[in-house]
Amino acid sequence: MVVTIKDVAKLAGVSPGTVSNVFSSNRAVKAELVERVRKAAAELGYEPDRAASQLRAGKARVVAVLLPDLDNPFFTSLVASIEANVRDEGFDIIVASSHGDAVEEARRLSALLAWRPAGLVIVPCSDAFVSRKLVSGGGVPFVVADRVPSHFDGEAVTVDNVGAGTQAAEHLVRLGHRRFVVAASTLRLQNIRDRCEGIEAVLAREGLASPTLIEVGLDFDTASERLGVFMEGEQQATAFIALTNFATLGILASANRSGLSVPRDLSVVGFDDYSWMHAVSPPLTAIRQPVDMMGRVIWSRLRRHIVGRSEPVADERLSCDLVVRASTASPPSVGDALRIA
Amino acid sequence: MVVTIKDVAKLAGVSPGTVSNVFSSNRAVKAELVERVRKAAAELGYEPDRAASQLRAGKARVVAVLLPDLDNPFFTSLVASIEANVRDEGFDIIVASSHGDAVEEARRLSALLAWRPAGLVIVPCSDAFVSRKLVSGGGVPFVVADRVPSHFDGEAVTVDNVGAGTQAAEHLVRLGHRRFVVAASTLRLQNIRDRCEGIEAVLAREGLASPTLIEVGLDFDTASERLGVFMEGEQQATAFIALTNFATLGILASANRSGLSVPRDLSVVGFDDYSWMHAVSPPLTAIRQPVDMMGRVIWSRLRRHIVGRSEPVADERLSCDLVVRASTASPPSVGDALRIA
DNA sequence: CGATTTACGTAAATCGTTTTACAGAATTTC
DNA sequence: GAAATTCTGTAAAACGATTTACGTAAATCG
Repeated sequence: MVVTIKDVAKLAGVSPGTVSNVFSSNRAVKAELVERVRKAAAELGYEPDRAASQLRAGKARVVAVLLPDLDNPFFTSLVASIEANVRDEGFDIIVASSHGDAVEEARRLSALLAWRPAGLVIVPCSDAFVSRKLVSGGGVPFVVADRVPSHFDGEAVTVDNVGAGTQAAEHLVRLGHRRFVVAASTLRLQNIRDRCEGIEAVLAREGLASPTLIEVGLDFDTASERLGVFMEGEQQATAFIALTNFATLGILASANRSGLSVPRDLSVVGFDDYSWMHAVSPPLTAIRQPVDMMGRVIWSRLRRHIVGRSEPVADERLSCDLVVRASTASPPSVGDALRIA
Repeated sequence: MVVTIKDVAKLAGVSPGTVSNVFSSNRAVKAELVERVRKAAAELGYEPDRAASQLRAGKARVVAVLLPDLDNPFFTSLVASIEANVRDEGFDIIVASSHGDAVEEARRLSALLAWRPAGLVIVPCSDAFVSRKLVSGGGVPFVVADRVPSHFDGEAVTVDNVGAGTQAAEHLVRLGHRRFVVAASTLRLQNIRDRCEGIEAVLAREGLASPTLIEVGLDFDTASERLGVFMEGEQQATAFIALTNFATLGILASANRSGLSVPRDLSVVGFDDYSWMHAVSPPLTAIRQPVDMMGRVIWSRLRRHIVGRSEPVADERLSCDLVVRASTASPPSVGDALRIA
């Protein structure tokens, strides 16, 4: 039905082996034959069957990506970045979502591993990273991204989360804020705990009270709801730090609903950096993760393993930067004085 | 190296064929043997090799998805929806981006087709859909999503774009707006032209002037820039309709930069519906595409072809709905009267 | 009860490539 | 110029699963 290597071989008047050599450039073929084979292949619209090729050659030109959520722009832009990097080298990517569930994660992982991919990128749905032995057993090179377990000894790519928290807190302290709220997705994730740690260290150093910690969950709806409840209650905090993009939205949404104005009544530092953050009013001050760089680093680490080098892992962490826009200002106590004067 | 069907067969004391039958349930196997095989497989951590299985069986449990841009949340949430639908039936998805370039589209398409996927979902990067013959030649069932060429006779899933435009325009007309601006990505796309058509029909019917049409491109930066230039110029429009999500952001960003306030100075109807749209201030009135439903319909169409039925295509179009929030209000001329009174 | 069908296991062929083993021609080496 | 080496083509053996063909035991039938 579909055109095979034999059809091409017959049309070009050579053996299948030669056709294979032309396409895989595994062995030299005389220019004249290359020409003939190419022409025949083009004429028939031949493209080597990946399944067959991979089966025989034992190596796949495909990398698997397993994420907790395909509807979270942070993860999908990571995919976009990885895709852009791998395609240059003829790799395809196959993607799956664990929907934040460890059991499903294990299931999807087995399914992905069944493709015998050249490599795997995984953002685990929990720190436990229960699927670890599943992956290691498969003998497939893998890198864990974003959510890296505490004492992980494998290949990991993540940002300097402590530093990210530090930057956010320092910025707000500098503006004169004294009471902080931190909207974390969930403290069960190491990266989130690290971000908190960065914030707490700054506040402690400044002799300020510990921040009020709110776990807002992993999607917008619950984040929005939980923060709404909080804001309705009596509270004097003026500085809000979000530790994920959905937490950012939750803060904004509930501030809106409570009739609080940003940055007059409260200052907000968001997490991640998306178009909407600088399109809206007020444009958001935020901690930006270097997503694009993450994708690049992930691939370079993975590739090193794929080609066989497995040097010790460098636990270098990418640094985030704080982009200051208009959602942060001095708190009312300070601001009022100015305004009244 | 990795465990094969033979290893399992040996351990379970049966033939490879039997193991295959246990896993593929192609032929009945006695309960006792099933048990033994399952146990052996579990013990060894066996998972059938997809490449081998697909090669022999001739049918793949994978669907390919080709998009213009993996960084556009509309497309990625479409992927999320498709993924959620196909995984229940044991399919995996392999995804690629054409980066909006027709040449790259053709290249990626060949690469995807080389997997001999069970089906293909494509959002073409242009109406010309130049890759069409490539796909048809492959004999792979496919559905074109979102951007469907004018007189397309294949399987297509898109929304009622004319209706979407109509709804947006009618809403604004009802509020008393008379001068319209439409921020379209590019008029070279049929879906965008349809949305425009819906708007123009309403304005014509109401005896209003045609809208000012601005082509803002396909990403946020150019959208924001082009609209900025426009807003700086003298203009009396009060009603802004965005025809894509990036156009929506572009309008917001440039209104902000020009110091215009929404909805006091101008009303905005956005396109698509994301969390940020109801988190920000003012929450955005927008046309919502039923992304989730689109994914479902795409898969059901595709599956029908995969299992062999190829009934005539129903050119049913999904309808969008207008969700009214706070970015639209009566225009200054009307509003002022009230405010002054 | 003998004949026929059904149930179910195994051996071997097969899918479309890549790769190995071999061979003749061309080239290099001494 | 003979021997050794390189170049480049073909035939055939893999890769790991599925499927076909076949055989034996059990079940069903008249």
